[in-house]
Parts: sequence; structure tokens; C-alpha cells
Amino acid sequence: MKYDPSRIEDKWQRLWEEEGVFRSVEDPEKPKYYCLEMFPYPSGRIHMGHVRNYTIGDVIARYKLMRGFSVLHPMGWDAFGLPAENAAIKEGEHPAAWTYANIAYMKKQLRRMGFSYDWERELATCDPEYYRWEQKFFIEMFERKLAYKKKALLNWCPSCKTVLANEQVEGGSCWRCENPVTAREMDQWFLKTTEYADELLDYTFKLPGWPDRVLVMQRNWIGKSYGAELDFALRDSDTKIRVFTTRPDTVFGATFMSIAPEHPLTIQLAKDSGREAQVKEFIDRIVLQDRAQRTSEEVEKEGVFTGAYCINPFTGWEMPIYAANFVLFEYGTGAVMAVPAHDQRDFEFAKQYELPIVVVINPEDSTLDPETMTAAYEGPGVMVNSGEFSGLPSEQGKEAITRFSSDKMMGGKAYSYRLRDWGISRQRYWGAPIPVIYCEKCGVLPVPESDLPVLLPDIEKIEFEGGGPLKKIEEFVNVACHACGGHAERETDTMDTFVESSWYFIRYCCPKEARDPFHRGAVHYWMPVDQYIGGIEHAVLHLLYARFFVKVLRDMGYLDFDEPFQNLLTQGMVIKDGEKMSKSKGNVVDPEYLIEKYGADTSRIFTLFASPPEKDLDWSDKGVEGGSRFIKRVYNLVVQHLDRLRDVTPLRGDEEYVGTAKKLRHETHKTIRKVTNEIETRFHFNTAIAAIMEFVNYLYKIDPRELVGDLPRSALAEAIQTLILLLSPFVPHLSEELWELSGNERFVSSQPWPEFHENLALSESIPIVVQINGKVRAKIVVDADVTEEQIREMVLSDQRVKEYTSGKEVRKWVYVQGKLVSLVVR
RNA sequence: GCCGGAGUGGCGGAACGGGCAGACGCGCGGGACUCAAAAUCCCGUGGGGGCAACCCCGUGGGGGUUCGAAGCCCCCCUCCGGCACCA
Repeated sequence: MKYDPSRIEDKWQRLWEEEGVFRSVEDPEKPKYYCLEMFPYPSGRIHMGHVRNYTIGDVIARYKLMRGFSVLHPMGWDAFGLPAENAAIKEGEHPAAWTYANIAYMKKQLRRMGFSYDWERELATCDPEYYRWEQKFFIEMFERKLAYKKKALLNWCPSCKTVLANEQVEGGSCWRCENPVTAREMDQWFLKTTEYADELLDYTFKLPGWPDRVLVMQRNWIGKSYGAELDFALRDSDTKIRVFTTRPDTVFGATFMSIAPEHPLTIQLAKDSGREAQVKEFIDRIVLQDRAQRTSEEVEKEGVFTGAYCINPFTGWEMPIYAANFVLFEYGTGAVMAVPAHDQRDFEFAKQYELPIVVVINPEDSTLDPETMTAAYEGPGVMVNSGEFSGLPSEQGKEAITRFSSDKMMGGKAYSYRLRDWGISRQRYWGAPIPVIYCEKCGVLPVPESDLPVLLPDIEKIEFEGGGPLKKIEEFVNVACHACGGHAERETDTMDTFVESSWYFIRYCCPKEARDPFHRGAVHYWMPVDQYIGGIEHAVLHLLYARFFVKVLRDMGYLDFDEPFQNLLTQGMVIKDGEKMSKSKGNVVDPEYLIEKYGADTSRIFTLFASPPEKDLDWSDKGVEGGSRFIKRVYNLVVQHLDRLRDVTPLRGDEEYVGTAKKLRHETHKTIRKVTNEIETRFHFNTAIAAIMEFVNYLYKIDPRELVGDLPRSALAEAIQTLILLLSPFVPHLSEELWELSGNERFVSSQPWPEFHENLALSESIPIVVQINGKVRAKIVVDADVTEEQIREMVLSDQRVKEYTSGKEVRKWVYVQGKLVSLVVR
């Protein structure tokens, strides 16, 4: 009999499906386990990243099933998005046709990997039955003022011809096409993520099952700063300008003010002072720069005097107001009190424009002199030149100044966040329509629920000129207002695809529910997700949006939990030749070729064995060969023993025997313990598989002549059966085949996970290492139950130990239970 | 610049709370089988020294704590990732 992966794999994939082995059921008698992997974008073919992600998830799902959990393990498609549209433009194919064809192909590929999905729960986000609920959520958010429209300067990707959210701009470039992003003023829909900034932040400390680095990245992204807001009155009018600062203790050193060029007040001030021309020139120049340019480090501090002054309420000084290129309109209040002595940016600006520098914080042990300073002093210290506050340590000064401002009604304690609201409008076709109409009389109106879904209309040709493809479709755009019956126009932007992926995991609980977005019972049973698995690249994108969405849906009464994902595993990248596997690098390995040549089980075991899931995986053709070799070795081992396994009942209890049976049982139970531990404590499948390999090596070494008689044969049967059970989550097709060959009932996939007996797993004799002055000098083997006193006797009478101790004094004796003895000898 | 993570044989990686460094796999060397090769099976494999028993060195570098450090503390170097004028 020869191992033939293609025959075996096809056979078991068919049987699993026919028998519905992985259909999830809400069984109230069982504990539930929701295992989820990030769903793929249907780009055309699966890549090694998918194989790795989904293999890790599959092992967990299969393991939990064997452990007696009611497991939900679904799969679906993140089906809206740009590539479909780009392909449509290039190939002339409809985005829907392109997408559904890709889904069909990729689904076949996933099937061939043998993943234990419940395909009855499959969903595609481009399906109206899916996005209709998203439109409903949008309307409810609109009603709660969590969705709003505003005109703003936004990130515009000229290549993708659409607006991008802040999270989708990486280092000034588009996350998808890597082209530089420019600023563009547009009227856009936003979701109010900032409303939840505090809760999103607080819960990063309540997610112990998430990797630290993801939580840290989210905290940094939210970027909460603690400080104060202070009011500065204009010299020539009643207007006050409010600034945010994290350093209220330096307010006595504020000698001028900087304001963002985009700030409406900037041009206003200039107009009033007659400097409109210069200021407008500056604003126009700065605002037009693309983001990468504007925020790059090399850009010099630059500004222009608006002609206006404000009054420092603490010193009474007249502070000139400058428009400055480094002031961000969207952060804080868009205006900054400039303290050149204690802020590097202000320092550089002051030097450039010859503005006064006043020291108000001295370091503990020295005195600063503005004349000789070459950089701002940003550290803590003691307040000076600060009126009644002089002498206070700067930390106390922060509080004192804040309290003072608050008492005098000119500001007070404040926070500021780096996080911005999520801009979700996209000027593209292949997305969920935003369910809003604009009526000439009634204004902005959400589409009534009874009219949902707002179907994405069919389209012949995708054109972008004039604000987006949907604008061209008159039947879509022109509608009668449902309120007044007059003429109205539809919103023609579609939603960011990250909106779809922000709630798909809840819909898996009840994908066919037609009357409501969610079936309460099902959602209550399955959510939250117990284990989520996916790439680190979504650390602040999808993973933040999904958390936000769940909180919003909770507050709208749909959900009764706070966080979507209990445990998160971020798998490493697949690396080849030192670089991430990617089409652009030309170093991809096509999983289909791998399945074709070696089979799914080999592909699975290679990706699992090569490194622990959270680390990067170095691709190696030889490593794949090794995986294939191991699988054949297992197959041949079991086939070799088939005759011995006939009509034999495997041992079950914890009885200890003698000779071969005893040794076999010991190895068997030790292996169960090790494999179970590795999976249970940290999903380290590489070491779990290594333990199984050791077990296989051991089984190969047994002399068949020792396997005569009922007891050794029963022990062998136990060993082989255990081997197959332990392998089942990793290489399920092979395991099913061997399970059947060795005379068992289908399916190994739904068998209980083997239990180990501690007494059998323990060694009866243990090696004790003897260190003398820190070096290993001897090893003794003792029975597991000996006392320290007995060990002491054995050690001191050991020949090798004597050689090192004769004529010397044993000054110290350290004994580590069951492990080692350490002697200090002089 | 700030915030994370990581540096272990020729390679991927083990060593879970300070206790035999290098499990397992790849590669390499040797052997068995074969007319021969592939496949398979067995043995060996961190470096150096020694006929050998053994000895010395060794987890990016330098110091420290400890009977004992890959792991803990201090300083430094390198690589990877995130953020990056956030007031």
C-alpha cells in the first residue's frame, strides 16, 4: 500500500461534506468555541499567507471540536473593494462577475486544503442580503449622530481616485497602491470613532488575550494626551482663541501663537489686519502640498505673520499670531501657544523669525540662558519667571496652572486624541451605497428602512470624472423625496469596505436571518469570538474599526457584550529569500502547486512545523520535503502494524504493566501530555509536532519480536490509535485514512481528544545532574521517589564526584527537586 | 526622535517560573539495501584539543546578581515592525 494524497484527500473532503461533520450547532449542553480567521478578499487565488492563517485556525477549531466544544468555524468573503473595479476597467468584466468567479475558484482551493468550515454559513459582503443591514446600521448611526457629514480636508489618493481614512494612510502614502496621498476638501460621511476613544483605549487594558504589541499600537493610534485648554483673548476684539497644551506649566514662556493655515480664523485675522494677500499666498501653497511632503522631517518650519495679536493672560504680553506649516488643523484646537524655550518646534520657529525666547523651567541642577540655548529644554524642572507659580516643580505647576485657568473661567483640564473620526465615503462603484438622499426642500434624509436595501445598480462602464461612477446613473441618482414627494438625489458615494468587515463575524452566527440583522439567541450563544486569527497588518485598521462597531451596536441595543474578540493571534508573515512573499517581489509560491505536488496535509504540516504561529515563517522547499517524508513515515508505520492491530482492544485504564507494554504506554502518555500542553497553553504547533515526530521515531525503533502477546499488542494498538488522534488536527486526511484502515468507525475528526494518565506519563527513574562549582561533572539516575537524604548519599559516593571533592570541603549543597544537585567545593 | 519585538549550530527552530544549551526538522558525513542510482532504513553531526576516559570554549558585545544566567539587572551594538512636526 502506498500513500496517495490526492486520492485520500479528495475522499475525505467529500465524506466530511456529505456527512456534515463540521456543521455547527447551538448545543446548550456543550461549551461553545468560536474560532475565526480573517476572511479573505476574493482576489483570484489563495496565497501562502492564507494557507498559513487558515491552517492555524483549522488546527484550533479541530482540536476544540475533539475536546468536546460546540465549535463555530465559518468562512466568507470580504467581497467589495477596489481590485474588482480595477479589473473591471482593465478587462471589461463586471465587478460582480469578476468577484463571484474568484469566490468560486478560491472556495474550491480552500476545500482542497481540508479546512473544517461550516460552509452553510458562508457569506459575501457584496450580497444585498448582507449590506442591507449595514445600511440599516448606518441610518441608526445617523439618527444617533454617530454618522455625520462634514466638509473637510481629506486624504485623497489620486491613483485610486478616492478618499482614504487616516488609518489607511501609511507614511503619507495609500495603504493599497502606495502612491502619495494629497489633501482635498470634500463633503464626506464620517463615523464618530472619537466618541468611543476613551472606551476603546480603556479596553486595551482589559484584553489579556491580545498580543501586547497590537494593544500598544492601538493605544498609540488613539494617542490620548493629558493637558489643558487655555483661552487667549485677541488684542483688538472680543474673540478668544483656545489652545490645547500638554505643558500648561510653561504658559509664562508663551511668546507668540501658531495657528494652522487651514483654520478659518487664519484668513479672517489677516483680512482684519490688512495682510490678506501674504497670508493667502502662504495658505494656498501649504494646503496644496501632499501629505508626505507636508509632514516629512526635512521640511523647514515656515510661517507668516497674520498681523494680529493675542494677550497672554498670565503675563499680559502681546503675542503675535503666526500661521505656521507645522500646526495641524485637526489636532487639539488647531492653534498652539508657542513656548520657544521649552518646545523644539517653537524654538526653531522663533529663531527663524526672531521671536523672543523666555525660559520658565530650569532643570534641577542648572540655569538656562536663552542667549546660549541651542535647543529647547523639554524636560521637567522648576518653574521660574512665572509669577506666583515660580518655584513649583513643573509637574505640580501643570496642575496649579490648570486649576487656576479653570477657576478663572479661561480654560481647564482637557484631553486630546490623535484618533480622528472615520471617513467612510468612497468615490467608487464597487461598495455598499450610503443610504441617504438629498432633497431640495427637506435636506439630508436617510432612506426609510422599508426601502432598504438601496441596491447597487448595474453598470456598463465605470467612469470617475465628475465625482464617482454612480453619479452617471440617472435612474439611481434621481429619486422622489419620501417626505415631500419633490425631487431628490441619492448619495453616490459608497462605503469604505472596512465597514463590512467591522461586523461580519456577528453575522456568521445567523447568516440566513432575513428579518433582522442578528438572531439574538444565536448571537448570544456564539459571541464573542473566542479565538481570532489574522495578520498583524490590521492592528489599527480592521481590529480598531471592529471594536468600535461592536460598541456602537451594543449601544444601539443589538449586542450584550463589549468586545468582539476575546483572544487574538497575529500570525507572522511568510518570508522567502529574506523578504515578504509578494507578487511585486516575484518570490511567491503558489499553494495550488504545493497541493498538486505534495497534497494538503504536507502543505499544512510544513507551515505548522516551520515556526510558531506568531513568528515569521521562512519558506524552504527542503522543509516541505521533510514534511512530506514525515507523513509517509507515519503512513508506512501504521500500515506495517495493521496485522498486529487486528482484533485487539487498545488499553484504556491507567494500569502499569511491565516490559514493552509498560515502556510503550509511558511513551504514549508522555506524548499526549506534551502535545496537549503545547496546544493548550500557547498554540505552539511546531513543538507539538516535534513531540509526535519523536513518538514516531520511538515506534519505529521497537523490535517487532517484542510485540507478541495480548498485552504488548494492546499497548501497541493504544499507541497507534493515539498517534492518529494526535495527528488529526494537523493532518486530517491522513488521520482519517489511517483511522479507517486500522479498523475504526468514522470519523477521527469527531473522536474525543486522548486523555493522558499522569502516572503513566511520569518517568519512574529520573536523571539528576550533579554540578560542582557550577559545571556539570556527573549524572546519576534515581528512582522517582527517593528522598534528598538518599540522593545526597548517592552523590557523595559517586566515583566522579569523589574525584572532584577528595581532600576538599563541600561548602554548599543545593538540591533542586528531581532535577539537579549543585555543590560548591573548596 | 518616540514606542514595540527580536538576536541561539551551516539553516528553520527547541529549552514554559534561573537548573544537562542545541529537542524536532533541514542540510551535511558515514553505513545498509542495490549491478547502479533514486527512495527507504540505521549511525554520526556546535567549535577546539586529546588514542581515550575526558578537558576547554560557546546563546550579538561588555559588566553585574547567583551555587547556577540564553533567560534576571545595568550599559552598548545590530536587525525588524509601528508612529512620526500630535502642541
